[in-house]
Amino acid sequence: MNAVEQIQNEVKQALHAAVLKTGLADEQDLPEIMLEAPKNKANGDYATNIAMQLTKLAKKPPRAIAEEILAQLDTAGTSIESVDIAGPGFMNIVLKKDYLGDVVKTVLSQGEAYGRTDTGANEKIQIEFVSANPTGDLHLGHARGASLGDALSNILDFAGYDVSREYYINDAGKQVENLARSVEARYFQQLGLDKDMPEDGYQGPDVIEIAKQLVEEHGDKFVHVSDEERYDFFRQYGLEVELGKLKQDLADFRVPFDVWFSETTLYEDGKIATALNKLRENGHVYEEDGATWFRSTDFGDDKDRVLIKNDGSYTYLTPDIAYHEDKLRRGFDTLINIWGADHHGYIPRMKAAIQALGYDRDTLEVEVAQMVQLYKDGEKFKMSKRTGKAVTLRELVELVGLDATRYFFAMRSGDSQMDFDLDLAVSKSNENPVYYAQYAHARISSILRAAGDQGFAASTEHVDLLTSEKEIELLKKIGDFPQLVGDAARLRAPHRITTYIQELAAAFHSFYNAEKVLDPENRELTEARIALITAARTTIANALKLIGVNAPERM
RNA sequence: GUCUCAGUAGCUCAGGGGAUAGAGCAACAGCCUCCUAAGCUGUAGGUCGCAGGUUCGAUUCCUGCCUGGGACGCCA
Repeated sequence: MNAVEQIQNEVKQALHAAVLKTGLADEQDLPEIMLEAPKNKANGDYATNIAMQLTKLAKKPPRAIAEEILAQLDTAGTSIESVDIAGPGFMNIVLKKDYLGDVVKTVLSQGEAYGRTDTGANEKIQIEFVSANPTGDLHLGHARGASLGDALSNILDFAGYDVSREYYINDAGKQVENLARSVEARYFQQLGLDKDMPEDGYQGPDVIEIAKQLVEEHGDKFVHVSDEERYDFFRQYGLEVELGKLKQDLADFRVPFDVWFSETTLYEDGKIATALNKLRENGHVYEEDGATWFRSTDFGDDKDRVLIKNDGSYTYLTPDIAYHEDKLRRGFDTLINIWGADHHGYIPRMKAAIQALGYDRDTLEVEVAQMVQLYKDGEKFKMSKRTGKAVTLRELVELVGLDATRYFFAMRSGDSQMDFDLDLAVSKSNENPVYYAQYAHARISSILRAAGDQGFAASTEHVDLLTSEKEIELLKKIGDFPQLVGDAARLRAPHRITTYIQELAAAFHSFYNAEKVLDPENRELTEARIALITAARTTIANALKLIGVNAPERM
């Protein structure tokens, strides 16, 4: 438990005891004491609305209740300095200032681990994201999904969950057949032979690249082999190249995965048949119009879904059900999928399937990443100049820069549609929010270098000297971090970290302009301030790391 | 038509049953003989889409409506 939580518990317990002593409520119907940090600091360090919550029970006006609680409140041995009654019945609590010194000590001793908690109690969470088909480049939407998924994974891990990150490779469906046939057509065309692209073929330059490579490595060898042999080889070859690019792009985007799960293995290991049988045994499958159906309407879906088409092949859903069963068998407590908005309607049938297999439907959580729209010069920016197609992740990063791209995606809640302002993201100026946070880190680093040169070192011995308004605000902000990570994890809300980073950086910049850190005339205060800004730097760095953004020492 | 996400400052978005609704950008006025001005300070800007309901209290929760995005295949 960190310093801030400890204080909060202490205050809550004191209030809890005081309320019981008033006799206005007993243990059973006493609501949980809520503490909030008032926006206006004139209203104390914390405020509680307990008196207002008790109006119904006590049948008295809230301010009178607050008076009674206050009369019973024993602050001895706590960090409570004073308590006021204000407004409609808030109790505003002012704390003794020295407790904040512990924040600095905690951060300095924990370092890179500051903010890490055991909130998640080692709950096993699997998080599946991106999972783009290995048939072309990752585009804008995938970039957002990758960014959200990676940040959320980092946050969950930091908050004490046991996280496994997974990418589902759709390497078995029709789209792969299409890829193979497209490669084949381009291969023949490279050799000057006539071959039509398949109807839904992949027209992109990457497929032509693959064909060129094949000709370089194998010449016209595959013109002369059997159709089957050629198909198998091209399929495998095309997949390897495309998947290799996906892995590289994601690694370059600072998005690692623990598991790359191949759809093909579901066929090879008989897991699809197993899942189908289980659904059958549980009585959720029927035959109609020559197809095999899943009665998903029994579990809240709009309509029943086809599992096996009348041509004998599976729909997309079928292996996906098997995949999710496989995940569930692996013993995760929670499965989180991050899907694009275009797959939104798919949620009820997947949850239905999980329920039909005999699991709790709420084991699966789907986080939807809403659409991203690029804007440039105030207008929608759609097409890549290079390919005329949608802008790829790689192009976006080349254009905007890695840190800015990650930061911009992390700024926004995943479930709101996003306008990505290219001009703002590209600008290397004070207009760009990403530099605001990085600059705070660089600025602190710079002071620390100067401190070293002048023979100063961080010391927590006199942190009680940190009492100015700006120092207190910075300390409080730093102290908020562990709880904030927990909130972001619980709410699956990575953007809360980014909002926090802005606030923390603001608290530092404001402090910087108000107080001079290095003062040869006052060694004790200087070394306490060095400890303070070191703690601030650590916190900024830890927070930036969660969203995949670098913390530079110089800018 | 059904489902879903959103509607908050000029723009892009946070927030969220409670006190005077926030940030960034844009606008305006100030601040570098001083640790990085990619910074700070201040001013201005809002019937929190509309109408009902629940509540001591709603911008927040519920219902309906309006507007915009997305989804509604034996596609993947």
